[in-house]
Amino acid sequence: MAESNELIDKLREFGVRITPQRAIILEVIEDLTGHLTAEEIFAEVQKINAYISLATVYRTLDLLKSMGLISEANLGSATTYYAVRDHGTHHHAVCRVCHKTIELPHELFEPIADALRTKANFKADVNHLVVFGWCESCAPQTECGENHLRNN
Amino acid sequence: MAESNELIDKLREFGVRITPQRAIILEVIEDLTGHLTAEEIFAEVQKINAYISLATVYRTLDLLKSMGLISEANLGSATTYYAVRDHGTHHHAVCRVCHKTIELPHELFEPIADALRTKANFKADVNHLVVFGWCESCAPQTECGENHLRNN
DNA sequence: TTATCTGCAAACGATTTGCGGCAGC
DNA sequence: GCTGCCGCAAATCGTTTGCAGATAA
Repeated sequence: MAESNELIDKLREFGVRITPQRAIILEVIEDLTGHLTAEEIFAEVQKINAYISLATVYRTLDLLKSMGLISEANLGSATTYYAVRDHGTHHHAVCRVCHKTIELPHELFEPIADALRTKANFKADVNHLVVFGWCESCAPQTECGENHLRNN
Repeated sequence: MAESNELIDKLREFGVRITPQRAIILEVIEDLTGHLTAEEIFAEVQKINAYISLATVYRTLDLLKSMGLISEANLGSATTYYAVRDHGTHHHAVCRVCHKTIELPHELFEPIADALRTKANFKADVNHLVVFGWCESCAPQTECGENHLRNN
C-alpha cells in the first residue's frame, strides 16, 4: 500500500508510529469524498484488511482529530461524521425532519468567521459548519416549527 | 402546581394529556435559562417529585420537540442540549478542545438565514446555531488546528 | 370506559477502555 | 529492546423501548 500519502507525512511530523493499520485507515480517509461515520470508515478499511478492529479506527480518528487533520460534525443524529480538513470547505444545512443535508457555499460564512475572530477571539472551524432547520419539503406551513406532531 | 403556564396551554391545543409528570417537567423547562441536558432536567424534576422517571423526561422532551416548542442542539459532545424556543435567540461558538461555549449575537446570522431562505428554500432554525472552533486559550499557535497533540 | 401515559428494567448504538501480547523505531 | 500500538471483549454513556399497570379525559 502507498506508504507516502499526505496524511502519513503529517503523522511522521508528529512523531507517531506508522503502523500498517494506520496506513490503511489513512488511505481510506484520504480517498473519502463526503462525510463518513466511523462505522463506514471501518467497513471500507475491512475491505482492505479484515483484521483491523473498530477500536483502532476510533483511536486513529481520535489521533487525527487531535492533530487537526480531520474535523468532525454532529449532524443532528447520535452519530459523528468525519471529514478531511482540506478537502475543501463544506458547510451544511441539515433538515431536522428528514435529515437531508444541503451543501452551502463558503462565502456565506466568511463574515461570521471574521466577526468571531476579531470580536470574540475565537477561531471558527470554517471547514465544517452546520445549520439546522427545515428543508423545502419538510417545512411546516405555519410559523417555523409549530406543527410537527404527525411524525410520532 | 401552576397548571396554566404557556407550554401547558400549547399542549392542550395539541390535544395531548396534561399529566402531573408533564406539568412538572414543563414547569422546570419554562424556568430554565440556558441549555440543559435531559439529565439536568431530570435532576431538577426530581427535586419536585422523586418518582418521575428519566424515560418520561425523554418522552416529554420528544413530545415538545415534535411540537416545535423546544429546540435541541448537539454541542459537540455525545449529549443533546435542549432550550425553549422563544427564550430569545442564542447561538454558540463551541471550542473543540475545552468545550467552552460563547454566546453569539443574533445579527451575525441574519444574512445566512436570509440567503438560505431565498436561495435554497431552507428554513434555518435561527434559534439554535452552533459553530465549532477553538477558543482564545485553546487556539493552536500554528495554522488553525495543527498542533493539538498534547491532550492525549 | 378507554386510549394514552407512566415506571421499570432491559435493550440499544456509538464510543471508550483495560489488558496482555505484538511490532515499529 | 523499549514504548507505543493493537485486538479483543467488556464497560460506559446517553437514549429508546416493551410491557403491564395506572390514570386523564
